[in-house]
Amino acid sequence: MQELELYEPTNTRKVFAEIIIPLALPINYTWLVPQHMLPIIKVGCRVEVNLGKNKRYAGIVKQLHQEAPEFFEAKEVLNILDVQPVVYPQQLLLWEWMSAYYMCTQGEVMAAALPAHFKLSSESVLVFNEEAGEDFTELDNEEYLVAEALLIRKELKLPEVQLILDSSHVYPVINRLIQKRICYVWEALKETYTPKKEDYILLSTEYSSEAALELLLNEDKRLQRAEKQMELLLAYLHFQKTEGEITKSALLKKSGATDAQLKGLIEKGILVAERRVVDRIKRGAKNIEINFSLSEAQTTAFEEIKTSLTEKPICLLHGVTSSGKTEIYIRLIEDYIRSGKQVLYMLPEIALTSQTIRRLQKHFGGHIGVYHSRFSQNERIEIWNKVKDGELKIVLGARSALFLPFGNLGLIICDEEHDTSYKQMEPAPRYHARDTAIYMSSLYEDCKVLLGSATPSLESYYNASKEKYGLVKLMQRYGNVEMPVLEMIDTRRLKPKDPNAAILSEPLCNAIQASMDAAKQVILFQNRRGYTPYQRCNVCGWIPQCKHCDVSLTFHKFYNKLVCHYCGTSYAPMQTCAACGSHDFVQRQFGTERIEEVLQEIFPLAKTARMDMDSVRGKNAHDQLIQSFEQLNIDILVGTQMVVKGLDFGNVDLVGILDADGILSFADFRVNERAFQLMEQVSGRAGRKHGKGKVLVQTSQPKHPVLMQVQQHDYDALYNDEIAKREQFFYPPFSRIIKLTFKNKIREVVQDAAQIFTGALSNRYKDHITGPAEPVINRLRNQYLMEILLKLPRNAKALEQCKKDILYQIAVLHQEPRYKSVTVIPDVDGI
DNA sequence: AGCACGCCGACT
DNA sequence: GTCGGCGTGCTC
Repeated sequence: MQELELYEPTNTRKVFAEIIIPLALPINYTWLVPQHMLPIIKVGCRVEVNLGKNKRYAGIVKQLHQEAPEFFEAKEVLNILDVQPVVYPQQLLLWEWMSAYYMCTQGEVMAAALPAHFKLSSESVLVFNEEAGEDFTELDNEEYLVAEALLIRKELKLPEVQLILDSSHVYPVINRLIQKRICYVWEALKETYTPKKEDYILLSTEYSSEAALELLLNEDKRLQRAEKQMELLLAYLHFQKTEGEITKSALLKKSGATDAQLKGLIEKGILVAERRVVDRIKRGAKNIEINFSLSEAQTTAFEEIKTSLTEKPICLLHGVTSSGKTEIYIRLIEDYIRSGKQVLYMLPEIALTSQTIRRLQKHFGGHIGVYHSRFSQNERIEIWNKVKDGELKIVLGARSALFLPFGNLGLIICDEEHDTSYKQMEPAPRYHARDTAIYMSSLYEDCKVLLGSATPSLESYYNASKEKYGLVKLMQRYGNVEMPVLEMIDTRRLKPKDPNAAILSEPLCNAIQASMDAAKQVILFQNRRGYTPYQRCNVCGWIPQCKHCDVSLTFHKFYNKLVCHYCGTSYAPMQTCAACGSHDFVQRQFGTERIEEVLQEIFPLAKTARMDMDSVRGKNAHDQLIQSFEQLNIDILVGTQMVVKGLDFGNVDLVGILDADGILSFADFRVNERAFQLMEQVSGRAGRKHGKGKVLVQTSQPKHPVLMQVQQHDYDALYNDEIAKREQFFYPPFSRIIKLTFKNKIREVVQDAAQIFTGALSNRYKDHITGPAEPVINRLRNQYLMEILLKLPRNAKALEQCKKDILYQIAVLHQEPRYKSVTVIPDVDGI
């Protein structure tokens, strides 16, 4: 790891700092470093600076130098907020690369990279921490003033803090208060997470010695008369011995005791309840415990990966669903951390369930940190610092975990590497975490990348086939479980008598019944993209649309509301048709909600559940649903994409894909790849442990090549078909794509702007431009949209030049008054 | 991102 | 006649 050194000026000239501010500034600005800060300012530290008239920001020092700016007078840095840098030089290099590659500002990358608590800005609100109590004796004068005000007002804006302190140097005070947990920073909308608390039951210290305990158990009169309490106490002691610390709820549940019995023991001072903030992932002991052995196939793959990584820095592991990739990862992680390196294990956000976390936790205990969006800002800072100090060796996280300050990274695992949620769409930085990880690995000495998937992306598989990456295959399911069998249900041949049968066909219903009879579980998959469930006038066919977006509204029965899935606006259900005045509406619903309803009609005895964005809104709902399914409390689970990701259920023997046509009819050059991945992954949920699973696919085109390929589980066939088409039409991996989205309130203005822009670029990129075209959804949040797609040769130089040209043309466009307010959003390697 | 500066509608 | 709408530009 590189050492960050103090800057030592070579002469007496002034020293300046290039500082990244978490804003979309086109370039980094420069501040003057006051003389007295020279001994302590370091690259990578946060500093407080003044921007504009009275705005203050916490920025990060990118560089220290002595070149006085020519065209402006640099303002002074106001304060240094960190004694030690919060990032390593690698992070700054990564930000720089990301901003250049993904065409955004370094500030935008910084804003995405740093936990909110690092990004104090004048809009932040300080919120009093109610648990802090009112004991301010430990605080200094300034801290005390702010704390007092917070106690009364509960919330303070930064300018108010300035008034209280009658000074502009508020950040250091606030920082100390945050550290002392007197307050926290609340950033607009966010932070709904509250630390989880649990009561732990401890044995009173009075009885910690063997002798005292014995005396208590044998002689204490208070217990002789309370038989139930004695039982509970004995149960407690047993659990304590076998499992260590125990929570109140766990103790009551396991012992079957009542609250009153426990209360009795607590009142007698024998047991003590202690309320503790618990991590969602319990920090175990720092030991590594690998207590499984790999199967023969796994061992072979494991050795192959190790060999491959000595030859090439990147390796793709193509392992079929349920082949036991995770065990291989675990063994690999073990190797790396034993050699003192850090490991980043990336997963798509949605796959980061407690199921996965627990699994890793079991083997690596306290070495593991988890980093994803459901974590509180306080916790994120904690993990950030522990990663920086090298205390955490392994981070399990979603794409944003890339930004953590690893000092000594040895391996990045990108699991489910084909997953499209690795690409951030909105807002900037619109980065692809897999590709960014690959670049990032080059910033560390001898850092490797392992990509894993049952259905690799064409890009990765292509790179592997061109021997740019190593390739290891694991084509056997763990325990030799057979691959699930797919059967097509030709919906054209079915003549449904009632509308329900169009949703759940008879063959599917029969299969569900059979599974129920065999006490097995069923997963039904419905992609939401196929149809949008909507309300439609039965007379004239009018469909309610969103006021702000050109999108049909979706009817949600549960909330009894019409909702726009793009901007989130909700409306009361329509009673009267806006076009013809009729009151006759039909509700066309084929979403998961409707399916669950139909299921309950047909299988009144089955326990059904639904898993989609609506049903798992809460932070734990997703986990709870999974656990409930795992514990066999649910017979049939209906879900969207969500059910696909990395879940491991042993008792599922039937998976139903309700609308394969919808999956196959999406207008995108990646449809087939997507459809294959989706269906292969859904199928993989069937028969993971015992026996063969069955997958029933409802489709009107049973001979569709992709369906045949899924049926054969033939990834290579899909790959060969697709790669030929990609080459023919010059799509990735043969080209790189940059999508430009134009936005404006006035439709004609965007259209003209996009047209002019295309014209300007066509000199150089005539053969590489598609569009301009109006996207299917041409208006979002009151803004009209136009798109241009550039397909560019895979040549770094040419790509760089093109990005320059685009930025230049954007500037040119904005010169024209009519197009000043047209926003242009570049998206590199988009999907 | 904010905030100040700057040109066109309903009002003390 | 003004107050104030938000469109545009600037912040080292």
